[in-house]
Amino acid sequence: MADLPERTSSDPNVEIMRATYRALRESGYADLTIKRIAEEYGKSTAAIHYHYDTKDDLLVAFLDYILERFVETIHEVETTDPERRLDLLLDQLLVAPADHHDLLIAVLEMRGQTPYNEAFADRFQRNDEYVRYMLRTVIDHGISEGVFTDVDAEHATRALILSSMGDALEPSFWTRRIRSPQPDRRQRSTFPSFSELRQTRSAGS
Amino acid sequence: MADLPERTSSDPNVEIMRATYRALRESGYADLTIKRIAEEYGKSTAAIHYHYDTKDDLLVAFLDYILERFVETIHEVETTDPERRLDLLLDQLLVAPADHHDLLIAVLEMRGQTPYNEAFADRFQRNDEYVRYMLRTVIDHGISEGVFTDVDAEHATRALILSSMGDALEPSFWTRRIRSPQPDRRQRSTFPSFSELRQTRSAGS
DNA sequence: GACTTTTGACTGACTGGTTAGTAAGTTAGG
DNA sequence: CCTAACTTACTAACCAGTCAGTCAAAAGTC
Repeated sequence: MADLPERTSSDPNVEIMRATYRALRESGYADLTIKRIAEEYGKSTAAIHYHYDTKDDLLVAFLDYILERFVETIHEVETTDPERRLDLLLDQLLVAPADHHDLLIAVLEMRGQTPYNEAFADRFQRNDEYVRYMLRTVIDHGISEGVFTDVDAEHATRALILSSMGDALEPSFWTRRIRSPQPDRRQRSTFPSFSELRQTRSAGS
Repeated sequence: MADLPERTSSDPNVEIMRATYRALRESGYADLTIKRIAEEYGKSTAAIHYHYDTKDDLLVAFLDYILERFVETIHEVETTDPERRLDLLLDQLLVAPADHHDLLIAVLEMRGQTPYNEAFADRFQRNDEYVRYMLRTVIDHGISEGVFTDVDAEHATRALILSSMGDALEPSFWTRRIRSPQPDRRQRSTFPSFSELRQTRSAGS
């Protein structure tokens, strides 16, 4: 999950995606309105409707935009050493989201809409399948090289599932914003890193 | 997380709580309206406002209602054998929520609102603290009896955190409703049970 | 025990504000 | 002068919440 770069893009679509992100971050999904997005965009609500016919179109486009960046980020892992490749991949999946707390909240809120929005569900399912595939590939490669044992696969898959949740497992995650506006963001999650999990597993087998 | 019993209660407040639950389950938090709740209640919207001044009052009352039942349920664990007591407690925290899929979704959606609703945040924080306290007490008791080693405490706390999430870690959890309306609900979660976790841990130490 | 009064639980009609979305006209750049 | 990117002004639907009045049953009162 990369930051949102190109701070001064002249592409209205990208500007709207950024505005949507800010509005979602500040209002939450339940209170997200076209008006709020338009305010962040600095234009009228009709300007939003000029680019996206319906609110749902906009939201689906936004989800695509975010997940595209997510996939790009984990695709950047380019190493041949299986062990290092897995560690880097899992860092992207588990550690990176913790550094983008607000974005993670936004994505989790949209994920929470999947029971009521089929388009969202499709996107998340495809994304989950892709991430799963990536992990399986990396692990299979490691197994064929004799670096991993095959029990790791199951374990890693479990860790992958956590990626979509990350710090959400920490109760303080949800309350952080209201309790103390923007505190020490650099504080690391207390959730076990993948290397910890791997140690436990190999000790057990 | 108990079922909602007393199917025919004449207490309007309880009826409204149940109606709110059904409305929340079917509409999701973002689309939850007084009108929807009133429809489930079978009365007018003004009838809702007669019992609860504002929508927020109603929602906070609903959250209290749900969390109260949750606490009651885990309080029912009454055994002196530390090991069995911990297992039963963790079953309530980890396994029971999986049996109440819809309720869990509803609670998770409300938890997702905590960054924007201080009253919700308060309730969840108190609840988390209570659950944490319960677990710590049970574990400390087990340690003083010499049944547990103290490393279990950290491990159990981690499992507790999962309690608030449960099956949410399964991607299919979110998509289940849309994909196949009400499929095999009895299918057990694939997430490791606490006993599995404990076996791994003791094998490692 | 008949009567009045009070109270709890509503209904139906309404209000003011907000929502997503539209339609017609404007403006600046290539 | 054409088109992309808007704006202003609008609409219909919907939202939470209000208000005046209904109605049955409980509580006093004589």
